[in-house]
Amino acid sequence: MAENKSFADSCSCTIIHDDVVNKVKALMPQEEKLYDLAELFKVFGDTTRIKILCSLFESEMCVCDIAALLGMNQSAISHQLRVLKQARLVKFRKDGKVVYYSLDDEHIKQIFDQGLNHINER
Amino acid sequence: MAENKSFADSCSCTIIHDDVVNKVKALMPQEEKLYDLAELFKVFGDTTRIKILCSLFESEMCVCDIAALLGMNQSAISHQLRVLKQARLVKFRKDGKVVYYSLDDEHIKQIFDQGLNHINER
DNA sequence: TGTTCATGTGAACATATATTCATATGTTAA
DNA sequence: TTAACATATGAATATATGTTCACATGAACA
Repeated sequence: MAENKSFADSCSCTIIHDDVVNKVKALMPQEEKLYDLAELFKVFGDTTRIKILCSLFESEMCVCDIAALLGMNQSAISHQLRVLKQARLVKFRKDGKVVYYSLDDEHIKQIFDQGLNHINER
Repeated sequence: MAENKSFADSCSCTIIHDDVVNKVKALMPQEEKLYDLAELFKVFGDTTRIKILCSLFESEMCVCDIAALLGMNQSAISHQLRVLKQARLVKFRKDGKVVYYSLDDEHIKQIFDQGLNHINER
């Protein structure tokens, strides 16, 4: 089984062949993409941010709306909105001193729902 | 605009009405689901784990294969496989002293690809 | 039986992250 | 201009997390 291999001298149990190794390396996104992808999922990986996104599924909201709705302090929400903004998941519009946030991506709900699928299937 | 509201005494800029608040609360998954969902995305939020999953898209592999392929030490991979196992994203079979890991969920690639969509659209 | 090998695991460490507090910024209204 | 308000932000803190190291476990084989 291992006769065809030439990579990975570091272990002797290897069964994967060079063609598999090459396929994996071909399919694997570039380092930078992988980093961005991890960053994106990291953003989803926090209950506060998920709650914010969940709220915005229904309608745009200002910061204090979200804070009141989630029962959290304004500063915490503001910090998290910043993260969501940097990930281009939310956008905002200003109206006087009030800032309204809304969703900035059509995939969010799909990613969200597929995550829920995984959760619910066990 | 704010005449219909009665929630959130904590701020006076509120425009969202009780029906919106109730809708959000109705749509918002239970606290426990939200926690599980965040946990799931947290698992995707690390480049090492993404690389492992990416490798397993192509074929099952033993721990040292993965370690060699990613150029990382075996212990780090083993720790991360544990995380992936707990999240039910990978499964394993033992063959003597060798343990082969493979994907344990059909959604993984979809979630993965939708994340990439978001990344690529900017 | 003793050695080698693949894997798992706990402790230690460095780093990242979420929240709070205090305060800055900028807008509205008195 | 001053006061009140919505939001943003930096510092501080507590907590979580990823990797390495050393070693334990368990299987194969001489």
